[in-house]
Amino acid sequence: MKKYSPQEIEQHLYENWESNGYFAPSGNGKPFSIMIPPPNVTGTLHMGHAFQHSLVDALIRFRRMKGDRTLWQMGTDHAGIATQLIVTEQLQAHGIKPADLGREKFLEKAWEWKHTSGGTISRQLRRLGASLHWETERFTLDEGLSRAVLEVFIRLYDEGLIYRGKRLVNWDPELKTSISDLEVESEEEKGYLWHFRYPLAEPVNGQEYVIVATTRPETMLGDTAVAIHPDDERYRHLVNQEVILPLCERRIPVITDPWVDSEFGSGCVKITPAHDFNDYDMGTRHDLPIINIFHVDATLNEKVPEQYQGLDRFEARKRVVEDLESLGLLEKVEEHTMTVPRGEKSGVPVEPYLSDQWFVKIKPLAEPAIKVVEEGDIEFIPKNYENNYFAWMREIQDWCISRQQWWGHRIPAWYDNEGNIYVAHSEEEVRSKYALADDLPLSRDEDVLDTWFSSALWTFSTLGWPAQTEELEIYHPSDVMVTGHDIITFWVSRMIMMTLKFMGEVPFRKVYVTGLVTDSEGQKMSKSRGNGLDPLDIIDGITLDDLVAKRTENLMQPRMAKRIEQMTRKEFPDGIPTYGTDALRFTFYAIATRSRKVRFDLNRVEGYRNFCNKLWNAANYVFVNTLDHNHSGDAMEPGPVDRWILSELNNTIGAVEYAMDTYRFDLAAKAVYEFVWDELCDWYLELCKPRLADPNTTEAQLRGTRHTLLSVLETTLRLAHPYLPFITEELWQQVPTTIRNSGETIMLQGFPEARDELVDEEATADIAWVKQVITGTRNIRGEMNISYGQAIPVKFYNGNEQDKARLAKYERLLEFLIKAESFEWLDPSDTIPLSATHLVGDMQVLVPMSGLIDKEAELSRLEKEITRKQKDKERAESKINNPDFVAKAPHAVVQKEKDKLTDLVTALDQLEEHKSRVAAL
RNA sequence: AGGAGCGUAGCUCAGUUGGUUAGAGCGCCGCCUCGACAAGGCGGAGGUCCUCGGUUCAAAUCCGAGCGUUCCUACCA
Repeated sequence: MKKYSPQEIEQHLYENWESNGYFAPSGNGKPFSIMIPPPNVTGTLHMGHAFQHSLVDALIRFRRMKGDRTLWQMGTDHAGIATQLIVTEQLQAHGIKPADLGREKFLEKAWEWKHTSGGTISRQLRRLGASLHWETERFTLDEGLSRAVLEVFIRLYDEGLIYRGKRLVNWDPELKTSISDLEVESEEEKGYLWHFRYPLAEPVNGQEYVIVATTRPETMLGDTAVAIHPDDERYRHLVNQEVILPLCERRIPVITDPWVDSEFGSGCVKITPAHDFNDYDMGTRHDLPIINIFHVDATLNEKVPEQYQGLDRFEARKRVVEDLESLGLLEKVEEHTMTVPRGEKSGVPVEPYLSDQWFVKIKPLAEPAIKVVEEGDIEFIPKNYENNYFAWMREIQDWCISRQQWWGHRIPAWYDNEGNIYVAHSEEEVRSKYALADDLPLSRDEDVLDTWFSSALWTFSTLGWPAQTEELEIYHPSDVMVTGHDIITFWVSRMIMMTLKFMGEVPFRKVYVTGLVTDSEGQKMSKSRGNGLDPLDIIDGITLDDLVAKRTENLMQPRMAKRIEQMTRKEFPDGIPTYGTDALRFTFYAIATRSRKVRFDLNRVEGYRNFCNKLWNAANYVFVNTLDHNHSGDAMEPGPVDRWILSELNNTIGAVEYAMDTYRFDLAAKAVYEFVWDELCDWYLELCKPRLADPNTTEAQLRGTRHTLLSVLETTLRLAHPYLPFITEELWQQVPTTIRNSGETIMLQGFPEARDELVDEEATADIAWVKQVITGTRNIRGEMNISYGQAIPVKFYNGNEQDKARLAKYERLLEFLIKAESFEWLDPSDTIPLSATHLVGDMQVLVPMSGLIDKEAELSRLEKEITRKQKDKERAESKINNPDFVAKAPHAVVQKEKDKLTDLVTALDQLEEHKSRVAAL
């Protein structure tokens, strides 16, 4: 058998699975479905995806093996803004402006890009082992999904739940489109607070000007009022006065409004209704003029004095400040930290901007969506994310769904010359629906819908809606949605709302919220930080130079390259070795705790690669000892060791099952890991060796043990398959069909079932005793520095009948594993030789000291043990001497404590006695 | 400002309904090529479970306050 080498097995196994159609739902079991959160079609797989999809694949493989009719629906998202941005950049690299190209040509380019790069993410998902149902793959812009989108839009419009309106929206001047509240990211930044003097039209009581403070001087060109708090005594005399807006020389009123915070700045605030959300509200309240001073790219328009027209907003800011200063109107400038809203995709500050947009009236949709979570029809895991959800949903604002872009679902609305709006699937339908004359000129709305509008329909649109398909009938609602917490508001909440509205049922029953994958320092992985890892580089490995090149290419800030290179060379001096998919996946399960941050550390991957290797070698050992021998047949006598491991395996199956039911992937991984490494490898395989090697073992006994070896291995492989799909398949194929089902793939075998009859208390207690005897002598060897080359005499003293029976039963096994020269029971009348000792219950295991044992070492070993036990004894005593404890604690707890104390007392007696005899030496 | 989470070994984290000798991985120290595995084996060191107070016979676990930290939402002229 070859060495464990993931790259040799993984890829061809996946191709085999896929070509055999194993990923398709099959059978007549209970339906189980998960819809993939559609990745950006032109994107690549990042760690967050790899993490999420690994978790889902384990769930899917688990349910499939359990016999469910399991569908993992594949699909991709057109990712409107992100994709349009990439295509635009590509065109610009060739000196082409999208505007020169025009809408149709641009879209052709975008589709071309989709076709060339769309395969990347699929290839990556395959490398991850994701058992997705590829045959029904969907795309948010494909014909079927587009039909669903139009249908939803039209129905909502006809119901009055979608409307068009002129509103202040978040505007991205770089992308020249509106974006939703969620697509705005606010970060604290350092800036300035400028205090300006606005001259009063008529001096009042000798006061000639008021001071207003602003962080955005350029917007003053659109001011239409100055506001103060109605109770502010300092300014009471200015109410109903006017100021002359500098630079514009416009007379604007001083108004009062309770929103004004008298404590901030001068307590007097300039009002720019067209360029600030609060000012807009106030402008509406006070019927102020709304002067929009920006073009779509946030350069100043013709509403401002000529010298500022055409200036960029930041340039205008500088000029306004200079000009006011030279007019003597700059009172002072303070440093000021504030949160600057930036476009998620473009990174530039977002501008509140007045424009015509489409909105979803969201409250009526939100109410039922809140209710289903309150009533438990949808359950979040962990549950506390429901708080986030409720908080968002209860405060939810109408959703701006129009984007001034080309790549996306074009809004199915037409206008006549009077600006009347007509909404239907097509222009023909518009004419018939609204009974319009054939020659009435109509023009279609230029905008497209927010990407999340189509994603909101994902669970049912992928299954064929609005057609009433069989798939929809069987697989909807889906069972669980696995996603990051950052996407609850963007997507999860909107899916719930839209699905309730159009399907009359929930989109999924559970939302499993994963943590956010960060680097080993807890930093978010990002291109600009240069700390990102490509999952494929962990699977396949990468040289240091390639990794550095990858991390430093196409940086937004090229000056960071040097730091990123240094950091990378320090962290990965040898690059990244080939770890394989199984190791990467197992790492994901192991770190999938309930924590909201998930630190990814390559040391963990290495550890789990080693785990795969361990499993590989263990299987190798099992095969070597069984395949060419009789390992099954009528007469099989498994021994207690065999019964013990079956019992342990059975417990592990239960633990894994429980972990999967509660979405604790970390605990599932831990149970598998500990069983394989600690019980199977460290103990069972070792405990079998004496039996297999002993010439006195009967054929039936040999068969029993060999059969158990193979069958435990085979069951373990099925147990581990959802987490380690490749290595388990590779090994399972080598298990003879005398042991396993004759099926073609482990993927479609039954998941192991916990069976009560396999629990064997007697064998478990026996082996626990055996382990203690072995561990005790190992401890003596370790501390006394007695090498395993040297056989040791072992004596037993003060054992009870059970100890004696057990020693007789396991004598050969113990001799073999302890490397004992001899075993001997000592009678109470015997002179006890000076020895190193270890207690197993009341029984002393003694290794005589002659020539082997260092007196001082044994004394300090004893001292340590005595101190430990003494502490335990004191603790137990204080409990038992407490009458309240004895009176109030459950009887079992009290009894347990009493037993413990009795044991400790005898143990201490023996240790003390032993110590004094060693000391007397 | 409001809300939420977290604080356990040097590091990263488990620890179910309160009763465990408080665990794991990595790291650290010592020994070992013994026929599955050095990507390994065996042994070992290492903890004021953030602090204070409360509830309880009993608190890492429940409650309150504080400190530290992270995140979300809103606002910041």
